[in-house]
Amino acid sequence: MQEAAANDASWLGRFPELAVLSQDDRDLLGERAMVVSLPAGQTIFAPGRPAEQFLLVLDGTVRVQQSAASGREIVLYRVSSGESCILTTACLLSEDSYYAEGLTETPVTAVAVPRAAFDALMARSSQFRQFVFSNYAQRIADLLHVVEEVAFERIDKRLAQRLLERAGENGELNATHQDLASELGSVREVISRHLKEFQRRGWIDLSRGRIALVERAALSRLAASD
Amino acid sequence: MQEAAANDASWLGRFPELAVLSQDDRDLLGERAMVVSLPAGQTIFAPGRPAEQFLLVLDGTVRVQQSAASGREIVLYRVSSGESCILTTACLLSEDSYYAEGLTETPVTAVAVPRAAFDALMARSSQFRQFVFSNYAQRIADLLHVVEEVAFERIDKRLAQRLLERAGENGELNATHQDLASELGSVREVISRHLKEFQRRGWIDLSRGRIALVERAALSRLAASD
DNA sequence: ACGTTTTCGTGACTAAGTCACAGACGATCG
DNA sequence: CGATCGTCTGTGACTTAGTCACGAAAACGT
Repeated sequence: MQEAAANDASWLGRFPELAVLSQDDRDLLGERAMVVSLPAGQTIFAPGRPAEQFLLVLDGTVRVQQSAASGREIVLYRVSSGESCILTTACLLSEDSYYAEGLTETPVTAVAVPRAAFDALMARSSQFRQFVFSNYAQRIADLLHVVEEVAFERIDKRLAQRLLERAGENGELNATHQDLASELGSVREVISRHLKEFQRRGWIDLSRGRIALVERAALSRLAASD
Repeated sequence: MQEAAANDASWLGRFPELAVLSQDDRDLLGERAMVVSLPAGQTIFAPGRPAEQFLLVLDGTVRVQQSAASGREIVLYRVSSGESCILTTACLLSEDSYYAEGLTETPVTAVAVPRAAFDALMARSSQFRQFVFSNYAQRIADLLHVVEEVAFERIDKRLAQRLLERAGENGELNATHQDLASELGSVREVISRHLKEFQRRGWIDLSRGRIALVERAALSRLAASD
């Protein structure tokens, strides 16, 4: 973790909800918060590791996932530019440890607000509290969405959704079948079979570690079906 | 919803974490909070219905669940004596509505803290903030646990866990197979078959709407298996 | 006692996950 | 260039979970 320019809150522009903070509060953040750079693939928080900072992501994405003893994984949500990694603070407060972990998916630049400054802002700024609460609410909504999907939705529908989400402008995505299985909390074999079926229908093109969307419309139809 | 004695914060004894509040803060709660009684089966919050109060449960339990369009349901967690129904506040803040609902399972008495008083306490009491945050953290932990279970655990194991959790001192519980299916986000037929298998093994006794545990040890073994 | 509603049982089928293994691709290195 | 190695993908056979369509049995009200 590298520190960069402190005493400079120009990054605040990235957080519209924090733009309304008073000058004093902005100064506090400028003085105490630190911009940090993290390489891709770094573990930000994990079970048993106390997180002592409130993180605001400037660039890149953090993947929050859960891993089972069996090795199966499921992605809970992603934190990207302009969002905060509120789970780190929740991690801190919850006595019985739960097994979610946060990983940088790309190189990430973020603002780290030390616990003391975080507490001070919570105490004196209703706007800051509003920001923190709406972050909590958003993450809870994300989690509810995950519960709904794993409990009630078909895997082919969920797979189609992810393909559409993760494909770039060019309609391609770099991901192994295992990667997609981990996204969805499923297993490779199941994903492989559905992908092959999508390919048979001419919806996608498969090659090693890469998937190209051919018929976005068909995938969208499946993704939206009930 | 019936109001009862205001200006009396004797109920504060139920919340050890709030015992540390200053006299001023306790007075504020005494003046502004209201003790309410709710019958069993009441909907406390639901999608689209704005919740304008922070609820602290004194007696009874509130079940928080998610319902799918198909009619399938899953219980997310329960709020019981000494806990707060924090999701109502989260509901408020999250723009994209999510479909969780809260129901009283038993008659419930609760303390309703109006939004203005809640905001005031959040502003002036770090202890109160601590209380609210640890509630959030606990609920997030609950949700993570649900995700883990539905994504990775076998249904017979989860069923055994629920039977043990929900059975009273006498080793009995009143629940239909459908009730248990809704707890676990599964369907009646699957639950019926597993229950029948448990009975065949002599672990439980089945009758209409009622289940009696016979071999708690065997159920515990299954519930703890991996 | 009778019909009604709710709960439960069951068979046949589809979908998802498990297990074991084989083949295929791509990078690297003599 | 061809051999080698690690990773990724394909597949069959099987178990577990969920769906659909019934029908039977138990409680309930009148």
